[in-house]
Amino acid sequence: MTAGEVFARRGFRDATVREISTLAGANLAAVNYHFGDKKGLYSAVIACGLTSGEAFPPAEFAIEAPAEEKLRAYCRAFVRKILDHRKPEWHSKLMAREMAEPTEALDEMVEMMIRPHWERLSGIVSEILGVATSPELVRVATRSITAQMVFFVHARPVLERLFPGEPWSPASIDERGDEVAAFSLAALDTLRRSGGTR
Amino acid sequence: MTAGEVFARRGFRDATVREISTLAGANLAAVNYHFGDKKGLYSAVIACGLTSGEAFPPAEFAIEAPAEEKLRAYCRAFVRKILDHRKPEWHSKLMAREMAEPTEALDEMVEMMIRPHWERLSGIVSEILGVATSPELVRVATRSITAQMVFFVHARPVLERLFPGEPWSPASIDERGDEVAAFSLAALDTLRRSGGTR
DNA sequence: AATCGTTTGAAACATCCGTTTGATTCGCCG
DNA sequence: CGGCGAATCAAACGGATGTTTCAAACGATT
Repeated sequence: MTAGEVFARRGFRDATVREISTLAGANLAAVNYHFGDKKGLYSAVIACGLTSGEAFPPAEFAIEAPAEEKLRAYCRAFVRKILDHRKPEWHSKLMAREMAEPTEALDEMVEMMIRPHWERLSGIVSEILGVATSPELVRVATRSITAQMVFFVHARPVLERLFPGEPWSPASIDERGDEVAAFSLAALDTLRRSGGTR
Repeated sequence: MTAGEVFARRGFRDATVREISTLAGANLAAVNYHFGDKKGLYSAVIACGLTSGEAFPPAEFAIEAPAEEKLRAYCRAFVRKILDHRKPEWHSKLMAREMAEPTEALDEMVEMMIRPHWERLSGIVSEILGVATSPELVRVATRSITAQMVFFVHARPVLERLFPGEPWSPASIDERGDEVAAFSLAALDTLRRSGGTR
């Protein structure tokens, strides 16, 4: 769908049906014929994005690997998924847009994409911190790790202005994921010792 | 300015001059008379937000306090500033919007608001990690801490759906800031030992 | 080949938005 | 009071957008 790119780039309101249809090589009325109206097209795009979300995390997750290694792999894969601009760039952009400016599609989005991610990451965190850790601490840590990663998407224009010249190439994207993992593992290491049980 | 609220709530495009003027009790043409056009009004709102930004961080920063305590106070103050909805809620919302969907106003915004914050926080982080720490590590840590805090603004709709019933009252807002500080201090504690110098 | 339901096409329609206009009112100084 | 610039108001203009319309092209079935 080329409509996804336009929606991701311009937002729901700024995206015009005319631009989408001409960019897709289709007629203007085709949109209303197939999807009813503009909102129907948007819902279809969201649904497409939800189902096309390839299995995540990828197969590189050996269940027998130490939890720390799992977290590193998870961070790297997650950051790469939301930052790599090769395949479906609009996917994560649309999600970021929905977060800041939610429509009715956000509810479904949370349940089908975000909550599974959260549960997965939460499991890894709990594994690192130990089973005796309070659920609140696990949730706080999961939230902090997630925040560091989505920050690259949400604040990218700011980061580009704060540190111009910083590369956003696929190679350095992996570095960003590793940095998040390193910072988070450092935090979890201390938390496991001090506040593990209460 | 009631225009700021509308711009923050609807975004630049979705905000209509009609809604702003009627909500402000003024006439429609008054906007164009005083500000030239819609973009002029937006610039005025941004400028207002930039100058009305009260001195931050507040006076509670005793320069003789230990750096860890400074970070705690900073996180608490920052989260309170961007989340507390009593005074100028639209302020942070507008900033979050500019981040995800930048206009020409973002450049000025970064230099006048965000970079000072960054330098301040960066100084505290450097103080905690020690002078021998590499600038890259300081920057990564500063970025991670900032990410955790602005996450509350950027992903608030998602968090509300992930964990419904969670309070966002001023009292629990301070808890959120403390959680960020605790997680970050835990990370810095480990990083200071292991990767402090290289 | 004829027919009928489905899809595409260009143009028009209705609505909303930002902006302009011209008349009117207000505030003030002489 | 009278005059004058500034501010306000209702109304209208031009443009853009989502949607509709209706005719033309298509494709499978008989």
